[in-house]
Amino acid sequence: MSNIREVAKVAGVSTATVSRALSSPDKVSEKALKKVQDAIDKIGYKPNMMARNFRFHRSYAILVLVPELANPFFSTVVKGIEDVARKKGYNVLLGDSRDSLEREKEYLKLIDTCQADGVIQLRPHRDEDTSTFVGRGFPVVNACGCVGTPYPSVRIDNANAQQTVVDYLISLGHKRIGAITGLNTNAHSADRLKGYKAALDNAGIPYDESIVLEGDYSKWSGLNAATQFVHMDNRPTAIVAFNDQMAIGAIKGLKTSNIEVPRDISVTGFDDLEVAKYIDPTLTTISQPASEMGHTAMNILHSLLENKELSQQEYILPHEFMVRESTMQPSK
Amino acid sequence: MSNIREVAKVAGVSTATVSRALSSPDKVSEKALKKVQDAIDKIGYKPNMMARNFRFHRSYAILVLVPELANPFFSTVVKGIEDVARKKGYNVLLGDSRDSLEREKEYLKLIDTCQADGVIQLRPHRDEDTSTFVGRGFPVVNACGCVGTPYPSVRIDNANAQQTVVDYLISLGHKRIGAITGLNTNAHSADRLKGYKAALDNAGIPYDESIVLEGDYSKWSGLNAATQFVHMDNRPTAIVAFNDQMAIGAIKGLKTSNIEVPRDISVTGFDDLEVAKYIDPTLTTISQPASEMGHTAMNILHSLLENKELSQQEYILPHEFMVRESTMQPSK
DNA sequence: ACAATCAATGTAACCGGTTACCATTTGATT
DNA sequence: AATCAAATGGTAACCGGTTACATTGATTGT
Repeated sequence: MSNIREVAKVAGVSTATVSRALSSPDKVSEKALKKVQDAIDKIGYKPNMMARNFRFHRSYAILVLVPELANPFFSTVVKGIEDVARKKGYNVLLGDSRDSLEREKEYLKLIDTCQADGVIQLRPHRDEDTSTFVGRGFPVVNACGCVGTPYPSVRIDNANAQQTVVDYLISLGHKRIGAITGLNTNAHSADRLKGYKAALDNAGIPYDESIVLEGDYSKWSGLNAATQFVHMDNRPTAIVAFNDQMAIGAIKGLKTSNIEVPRDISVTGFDDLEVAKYIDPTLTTISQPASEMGHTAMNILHSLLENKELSQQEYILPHEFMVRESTMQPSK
Repeated sequence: MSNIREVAKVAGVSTATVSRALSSPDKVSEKALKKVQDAIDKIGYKPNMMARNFRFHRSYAILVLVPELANPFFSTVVKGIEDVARKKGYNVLLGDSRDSLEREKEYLKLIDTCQADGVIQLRPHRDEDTSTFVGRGFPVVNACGCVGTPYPSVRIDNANAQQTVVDYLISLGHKRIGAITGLNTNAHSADRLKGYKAALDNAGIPYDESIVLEGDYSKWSGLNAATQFVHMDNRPTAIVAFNDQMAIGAIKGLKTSNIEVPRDISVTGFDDLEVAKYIDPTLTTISQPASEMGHTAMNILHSLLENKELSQQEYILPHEFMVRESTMQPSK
């Protein structure tokens, strides 16, 4: 493996000159620059970034904590992060945490041991996370999170988005609107539930706990919840699922019970996965700007890594309400 | 930042002893071990892995080249890779290549500059790749590829799998079976086409180019192809899509034209994405062992990184044929 | 002509682990 | 008690860049 000393020898200059030729060419004479360039070409020198990074006490890698990489929404965010990271000269280390704080802590050892310079966390912050992410001396950015994250974050207004959805259902004439939430411990779910309640409240519809079922954002839990709705005496005329995966599961479950969507029951999702446009019926949902959230999160992290001041702590990106076929006015 | 010399000073031993205490404790006396341990606890020492890796000329990172991370099939493979990598002490660097060799070459600079030790490539090998991946002095493993990869690979038998699907359709009574392939340059597509042709051949059905349409593995291209099929005079009674995404698009396209699947036309996919069980009708498809392919690929790469001999160059994992609702005997 | 200034370059220390090599201690054996 | 091997531990060089500081040579001003 060639190194800078070898280049120096071949070029007939010092290692300092070679180093400068590479990182600040304006400090080196034309003549020397050419000699170095020729030597590099001749022996095919490639700088050892490990040595460089070691010297700088910087790994130039960032850690992305993903709750579930197989979820296309998250992988799209990660793609967005990666795009920007690459442009800024950072590598992306992947950590699939399965939504477990334990596993996240495991990954954070990469920070302690200088294998990553900063973290992007792709899930809502929880109170019990605070001690592991705050004041630990490394920059963290939260993406796809919720209100009240104690570090810089980029997200959409979940409550507002969910409220828009329920407002719309109400405007169609629905009065009995069920919900499939995320886990009760999930902050997204709390935010979206807030929006759901607000919409009901505005319309003077009382909140009925019995038609708010807990899911876990998986398709299966959506299917499961749908089955429960089917067996209710006073079945809702619309169901808002707190993400697309559960909505897809719910539609499947309803169909299996010979209930037609949207004729018998309207269903809405949240996320606007690509597949939402392809299932039958196409899904009325909230479109989250996944790539942009990734871009923004990485830009913020980069600013932090460069010790720049942030203009704000919370970056709220616009969402979009996509009305498709899975919703219509109630039949009766 | 604390370092090993500081630990040595506090423990009253030499740096060599501290280092040995950490990496080969059996070479250090009980007494010294305890002194070192206490000192580490006292000052909260964490080893700087950059320094360690630098010394070893190993980055302990591997590069995963993904054509499209947002495809759930690939992200599941990546998860599998990550699981094993973590256990072996390797970090995973992500490279979304958008199926472009140019971008892959860009990522391979990470190898030249000692930022990654090996590569896993998640797509079929192409002839023109050879010079960039073979004989370059770094270990490469191909996953999810095809016959004839000039480096170790893990894959399923695509031709065989696709043949099973078409055999099944023929056994149901289909005689006119259309196909939606990947890009003509795509080797997967070539393998699967081989299986498709073999099945027709065995049944004495002539190959009809006019009902073999080129797609690009996207949902949109599936929808597009379906529209073309709909307008044909002698429309096929079954369509095999070379992946699930296109099958989903095709089903959507057929429904839009009021053609019922499977009553009017049967449709099959390939991959068995999770969503295949949730769309309507549920999709008859080939299940690829995505996680296992990831595991195996990383295990192979690890063997290469440790200079172990491989028992084989090609690891062919079993696939599974999932018969679901999207296929039935032809109506007439 | 001589000092002052500046650009270009070289020397060598440094980053934080690891380990070859050597010195010392331990303890087993005769 | 003397001898020797084995176990333990310390010193310092090394990995490959970077850069503070020193040095050289050229240019400018008086």
